[in-house]
Amino acid sequence: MDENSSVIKRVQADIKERIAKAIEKAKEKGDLPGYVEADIKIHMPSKPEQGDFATGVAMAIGSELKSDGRSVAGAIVRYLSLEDSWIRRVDIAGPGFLNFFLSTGWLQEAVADIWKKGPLYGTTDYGAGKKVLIEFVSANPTGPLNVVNARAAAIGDCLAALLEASGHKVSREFYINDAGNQVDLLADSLEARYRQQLGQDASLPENGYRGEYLMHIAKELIGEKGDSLLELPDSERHDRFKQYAVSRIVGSQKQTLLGYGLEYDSWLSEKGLRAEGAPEATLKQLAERGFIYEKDGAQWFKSTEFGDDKDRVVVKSEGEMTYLVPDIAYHKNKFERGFDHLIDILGPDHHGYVTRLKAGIAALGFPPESLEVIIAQTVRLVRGNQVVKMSKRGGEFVTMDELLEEAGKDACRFFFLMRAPSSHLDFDLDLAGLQSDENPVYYVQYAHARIASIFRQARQEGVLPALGPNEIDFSLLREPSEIQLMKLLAAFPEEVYEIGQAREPNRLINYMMNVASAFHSFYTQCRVLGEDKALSAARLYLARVCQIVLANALRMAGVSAPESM
RNA sequence: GCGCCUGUAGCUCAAUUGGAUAGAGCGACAGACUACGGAUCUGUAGGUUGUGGGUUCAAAUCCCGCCGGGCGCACCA
Repeated sequence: MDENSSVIKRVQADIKERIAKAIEKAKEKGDLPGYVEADIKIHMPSKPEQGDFATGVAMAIGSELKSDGRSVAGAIVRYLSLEDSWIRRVDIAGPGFLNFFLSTGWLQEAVADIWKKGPLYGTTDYGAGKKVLIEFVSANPTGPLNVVNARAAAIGDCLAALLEASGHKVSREFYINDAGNQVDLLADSLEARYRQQLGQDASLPENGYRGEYLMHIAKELIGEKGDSLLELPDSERHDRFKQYAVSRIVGSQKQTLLGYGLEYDSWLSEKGLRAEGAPEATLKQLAERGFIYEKDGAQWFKSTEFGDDKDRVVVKSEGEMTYLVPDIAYHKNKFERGFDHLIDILGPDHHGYVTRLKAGIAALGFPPESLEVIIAQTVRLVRGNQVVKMSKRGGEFVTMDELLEEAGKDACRFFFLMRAPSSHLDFDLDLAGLQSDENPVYYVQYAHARIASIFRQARQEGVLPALGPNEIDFSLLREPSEIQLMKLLAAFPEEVYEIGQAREPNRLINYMMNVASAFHSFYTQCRVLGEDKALSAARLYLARVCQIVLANALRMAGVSAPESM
């Protein structure tokens, strides 16, 4: 068997092939006249009476042939070979669904596979080593991370884990915007705080950063350097303030993310890119390709040639570059580092920016579809029924650190992942901070801990048998709750792949909830540790593989899998 | 005004990308082990999927028009 495929994939492929062959035969015999091509999609119905696997392909063919689905389904079934397969029975249901009922052999094989792969169960090689760069958070180094950053961090990290699991080579990157106007303003703001604390009469620049954190940083700077910075010449002094502020703030952002269980593969500095002359080189290249022209004393990029609704200024009339140039340069740099596919996770305030960025890389000759932008929608903090006001202007907003302190890493990650990235979400601080059954994160963790507890109990009673799949009589697992659980566990590798492809980590949470629910049902209906040794062994085995799947899924989500709670 | 996102149970959200009777959690109500963790399980109530049309065997999903919410539309980043 193919080590890097999954049992469920092979079963589905087998069914697909049999259907394809049946369709061919039906065509030959004239039962499906004129029909050309079928996209056979196999799914697992949620209702047991609809079989283990099902497909609606007959209806699709029916609509092309202007015939009804049921008779097409009938034709397919007539020529369907069930020889040497798990398929026991095929039903035609409703408007023409084909429902496949399988013997449990495939499930036993799938469940044996979990044991063999252990922590690697769920990984596949479908991604074929494709190199993917995921850039996310990339907050300005002008203040602490906020709750939207926390959401982006959860989504980006989980997506990275999902893609890694399905055989992609993934890099997580944080882009440090340590050049440009906003860090100049940061430097001036720090200087004002510095002077204030040295007793001078200095005021913050207009629109300066008012947050308290700059006062702390000023204090530290005085602790290290005293008032010596005041004597430096203007431009050097400015650079020193800038460099100090940026390094302190980036440092603490890094700390915050580490506390979130998130480690990046790279932190890339905009300043570094500028020092290499990357923006100038990019601009030159755009000009050489004929996409730059002059108007009103400024230089413009012909982004309209790539679907933008207007051309964009790239060099202002004063001679300064706009932000677009280093940004295009940065994405060019990503391609040059050998990545096949780029994913950016951006905030909703940047969606207007996507078209011109794509235009930029298209103008340089890179395929624009290789840049994919995911917009992580806004987060609204709620406490009970009250919306928590956040105003950045007043320097008061809930930081990611405060959020983590109040709700904890696991609840935060879980909450942010529960919702599709595109949905505007309400984060209920009361609920997330609550350690009770109202908090959904515990539902999944509890299932994991409960399994650990069974094994503690088994060990104590000295009834822990050899558990390898070869020692188990799988045919003893035949209760509906056992079958249901095994089916879910068998689906995990395909789920991981599909969820990663769809870029919807929220479905991973969904999946975990389903597994936890199936386990809890199994637990109440089936006694694990009992008189019947063979049955106990089989159920212990099932509990163990369920625990493996929960642990693997939780790990991908960045949520811990506790042995006890 | 133009563009992107969005509207689903009292609340927060799903729905395998066009499939079968639209599902979970929380909240409400009614029940459940003298053994493995009750942070659990089983059931009940709760819906014209914002709205009006269209496409087809089939629409929450796709197309068009309205209505409501969020966010963008700089020689800011």
